[in-house]
Amino acid sequence: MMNKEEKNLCDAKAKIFKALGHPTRLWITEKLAHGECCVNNLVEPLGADFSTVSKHLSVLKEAGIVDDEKRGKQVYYSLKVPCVLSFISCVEDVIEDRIREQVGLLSRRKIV
Amino acid sequence: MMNKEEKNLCDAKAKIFKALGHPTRLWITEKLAHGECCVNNLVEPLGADFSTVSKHLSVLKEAGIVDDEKRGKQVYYSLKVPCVLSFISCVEDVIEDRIREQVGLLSRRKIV
DNA sequence: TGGTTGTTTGGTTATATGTCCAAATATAAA
DNA sequence: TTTATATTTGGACATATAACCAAACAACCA
Repeated sequence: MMNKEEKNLCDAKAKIFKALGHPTRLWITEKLAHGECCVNNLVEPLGADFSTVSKHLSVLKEAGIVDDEKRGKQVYYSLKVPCVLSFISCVEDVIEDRIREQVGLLSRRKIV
Repeated sequence: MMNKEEKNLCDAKAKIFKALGHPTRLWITEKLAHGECCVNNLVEPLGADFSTVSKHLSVLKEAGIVDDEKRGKQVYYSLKVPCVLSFISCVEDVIEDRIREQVGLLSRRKIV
């Protein structure tokens, strides 16, 4: 069993992963790694509604992954936690492993 | 706009984050970092149904985060990607930052 | 002031998720 | 073979998510 505090920490951590666990939000996160963006800049490449993008950003903000700053009419979002990027690259390793594994399976069955 | 391949990669990465984005699955992942476990071992501390735990494990397996091996009657699960742990610790940093920030807010308002 | 632009909020709807129970499967023991 | 144990699979149900549209805000400009 877990105690309450342990459970709260676990919930909080899971929330951060969950925030990154959506293609749109992950894409935004990687985009912000190259520099701040305002909502407007993200809408076009994503091909989604303003409101949709705005809501995704608020999930990321709520999770503590991004920061927002209002300047004039625009709201600029930026990546708050650069270490996120290092775990994105770890995730890429996971995917590579998986692909290698699948290729291995195929060749063992002499399909390739 | 994203091309198809870029989108597929992004989806695949998000899937891995999503798999970790649930308290139960995150807890299991951290538990497995200390050594392999079979379903039975996880059910009791989690206080969930066997079927629930089994399904969470299959999500982690599907994502490529854990491995399973059947030995006798039991199925042993193990952590497949140790780098996951390093990003869990980054997530902990995110949380610490957030807490510090909240404390800062409070003290600026002279509530603390 | 009124109008324009950029963003967020509220509402609705469809889909996905997480949980439990019950039933199915698989392996080992009697 | 029958029985017991470990795990997975198949519902069923409640809740959470994500998308869009429309309306509300907010800040600047004419």
